[in-house]
Amino acid sequence: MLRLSKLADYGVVLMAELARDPECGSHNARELAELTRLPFPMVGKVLKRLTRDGLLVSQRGIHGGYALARPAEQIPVSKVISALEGPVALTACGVAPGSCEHEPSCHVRTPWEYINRAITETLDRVTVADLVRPASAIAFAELGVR
Amino acid sequence: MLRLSKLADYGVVLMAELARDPECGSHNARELAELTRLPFPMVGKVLKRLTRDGLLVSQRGIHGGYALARPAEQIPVSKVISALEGPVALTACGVAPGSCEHEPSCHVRTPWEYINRAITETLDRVTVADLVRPASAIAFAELGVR
DNA sequence: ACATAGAGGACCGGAGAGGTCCTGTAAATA
DNA sequence: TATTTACAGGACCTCTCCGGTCCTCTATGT
Ligand code: SF4
Ligand code: SF4
Repeated sequence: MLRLSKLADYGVVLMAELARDPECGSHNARELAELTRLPFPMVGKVLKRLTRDGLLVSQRGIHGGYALARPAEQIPVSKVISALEGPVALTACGVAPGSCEHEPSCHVRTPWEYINRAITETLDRVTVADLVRPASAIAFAELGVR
Repeated sequence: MLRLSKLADYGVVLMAELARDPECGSHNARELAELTRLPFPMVGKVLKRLTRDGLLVSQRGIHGGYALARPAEQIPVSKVISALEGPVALTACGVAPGSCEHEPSCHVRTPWEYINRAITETLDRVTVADLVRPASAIAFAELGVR
């Protein structure tokens, strides 16, 4: 089973698409939908959320569109995911203390903290720029993401 | 949001509970439900699945119960999760090739492979034994899971 | 003014998670 | 052998939330 919502998956695809040609700053939603073959209404929804979270900047009006708010190297994948489906955490106790009813009697909460942190850090290390680089293997190995 | 199903969460909790006292081999489902404060029917369901997947051994009859099939050090958390909710993969393309309709036109499939692998390996390194050890911090640091 | 494109929602249907229960079958004991 | 206990394997139900669409409003360029 996949644990990443499609919303987040689409978000990563779209961010990567925007990072492909570093110059051409502005892409509008319709254009991006065609490039990625994703349903247009979904693309709009995702882009709006990413903008509200400060990962994209938008321009309204006749020549409007979206562009990366920062250089792709400074946007970790974890930010994209958390913008679209909340904080990255495998367990309920990882998102906010007290969100799991079994917390008082649970003995594995602390170990999960470490695991959650490790996974979060993995997703922190990979940036949107890494998604569009060819010869990814080398780059990922350097990041400790074998 | 949490991406781990409650079924898998319960599974980890129960495996850890079984690993707590290394000797006392046999715990029955009702006993485990009381120890963990989890709803009894759920506990039964989870234990049955874990047994079918070979992570536990079961004994029927009047003094029946469940026990770890192997020493806790040899049971990675990833196995517990995959037994209860399928293979660990963030993206649809990570579980089986062809499971995502956008695969042909998707440019981020390859990068995701590396990320998926990194996360899987993290969950492979942590074993059930690590969940019941005190002073977890040191142990996890040694595993590269900071 | 007018056409375009984003902002921000409401809205809906279906899938799947969470949870319960029922009927078998194996094992131990009297 | 009869009985009791506890696992095996499902079916089944409910309810949330995901995936997806659509509508109205506002900002911008011509
Ligand atoms: S407190 Fe325990 S049961 Fe609750 S989410 Fe955390 S690990 Fe799971
Ligand atoms: S192929 Fe692309 S769109 Fe499909 S699941 Fe993989 S990353 Fe996501």
